[in-house]
Amino acid sequence: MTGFYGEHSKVFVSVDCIVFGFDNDKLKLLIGRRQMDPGRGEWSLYGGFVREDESLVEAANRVLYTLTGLTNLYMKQVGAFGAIDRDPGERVITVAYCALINVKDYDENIRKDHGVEWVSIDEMPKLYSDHNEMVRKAITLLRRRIGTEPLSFNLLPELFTLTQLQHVYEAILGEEIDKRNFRKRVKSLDFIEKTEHIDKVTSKRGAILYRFNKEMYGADTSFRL
Amino acid sequence: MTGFYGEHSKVFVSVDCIVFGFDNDKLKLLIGRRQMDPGRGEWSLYGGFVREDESLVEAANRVLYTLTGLTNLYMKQVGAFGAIDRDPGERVITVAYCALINVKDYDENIRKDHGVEWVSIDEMPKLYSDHNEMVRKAITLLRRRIGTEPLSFNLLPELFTLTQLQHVYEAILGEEIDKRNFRKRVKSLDFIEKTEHIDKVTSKRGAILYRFNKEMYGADTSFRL
DNA sequence: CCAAAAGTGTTCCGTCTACACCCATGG
DNA sequence: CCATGGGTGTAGACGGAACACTTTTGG
Repeated sequence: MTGFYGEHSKVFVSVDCIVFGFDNDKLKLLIGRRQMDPGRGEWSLYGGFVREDESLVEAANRVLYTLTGLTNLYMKQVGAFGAIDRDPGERVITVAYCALINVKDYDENIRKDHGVEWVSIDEMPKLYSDHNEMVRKAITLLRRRIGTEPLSFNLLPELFTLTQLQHVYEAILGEEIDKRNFRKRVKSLDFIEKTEHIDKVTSKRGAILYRFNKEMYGADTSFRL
Repeated sequence: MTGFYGEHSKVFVSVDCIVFGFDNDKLKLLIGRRQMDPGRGEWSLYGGFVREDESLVEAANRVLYTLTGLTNLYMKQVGAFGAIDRDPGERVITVAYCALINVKDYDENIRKDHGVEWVSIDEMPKLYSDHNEMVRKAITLLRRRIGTEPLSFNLLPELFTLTQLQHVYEAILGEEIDKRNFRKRVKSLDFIEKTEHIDKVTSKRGAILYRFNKEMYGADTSFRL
């Protein structure tokens, strides 16, 4: 016996990453075909086992980095999943983490190397094991938090138009929002600041680009959008 | 190699229970002196290791039943905690569950047998390992949910007065609530129903006892209090 | 008769909602 | 010149917050 808890049994622990992106006015999820047994070939979230020398958060960040080449991503724990037979192979308890990334920051080659794809959340296939449940829970979490936490900016480039921002809200909440009311609320938030730049890509007239000011946000506590 | 994931390492997984009660107009937490090494004698949540033949939820329910003799308790997962050295003994990943119980249902003898006590959440001592963080997170979770989920009834006897109910809200939210506004809102909820019974214990005049009607609640979706 | 808790309505203010038209420009 | 997306204001409804006095009865 090497330690204090020798009489108890150990179990595999993994982390699974629910990676959301935003593209073409839709909320997208990053999934791939599972490349190992059991369940080889099924659609699945990307995950990995927790190593002895890393915390859960570190494991999740490592897996995310492996998958995307990106660090310092917005990430939140969704919860632990521990049904006995949730994994058809052996018993594995998993902790799901939800990450938000800007699709444009994600190198297409890295994506292809991992054999993962962006699928629209309203066209989600059946996923491996209990992964669908994790995704559902992650979406619920996003919906609950988007009104009180500045999530949306993680899905957008640094500079964005108000229309883009509105579309992020609509994609997450799954409902349409009145343009004038939305812009009125945004205007009342001092941490969404107008820049001098104009986007001429999506409209002929051009739209003012805005930026999320992190410092400003730190100042004002708990907003509503 | 007996299975699919043999090359990966396993880890101890435990569940820790954050048990809240309500007594003397205060939100209370159930903690005890840790009875094993390491950390023997420190204030701690009550927990246990997850066995091979039970899910996380089952483990949490077993631990709760062992501790309280009660089943079918209101219980929610708070989250997984997985810092490498969070436990001073060996590496243990733990999943925290928060439960709400009616103090009166808890047999004092069972309580004493386990050497646990109710402490007011504003007099909480330093707890073992990262248990304080778990409690903080559980309270945040309660505060967030109490407005949208019928939590409070789990902390009260089946019949309760409106003043008691209000005190539960005040204890959880940590702020005073206007009596008239509170009662106005309660009256608008059809799943909190008046009974014919009168409580003469806490007031000379007597107060009408109410009951939470679970069926009614199922009907109306998502309230606000 | 008085202390202690129960019970009860109204007004005000701020916030959310609904709603329609003009603007600038590239093709 | 027209199609496309950008940008703007107001009025009414609704919900939340503030606020004080009367009732009952046990001791």
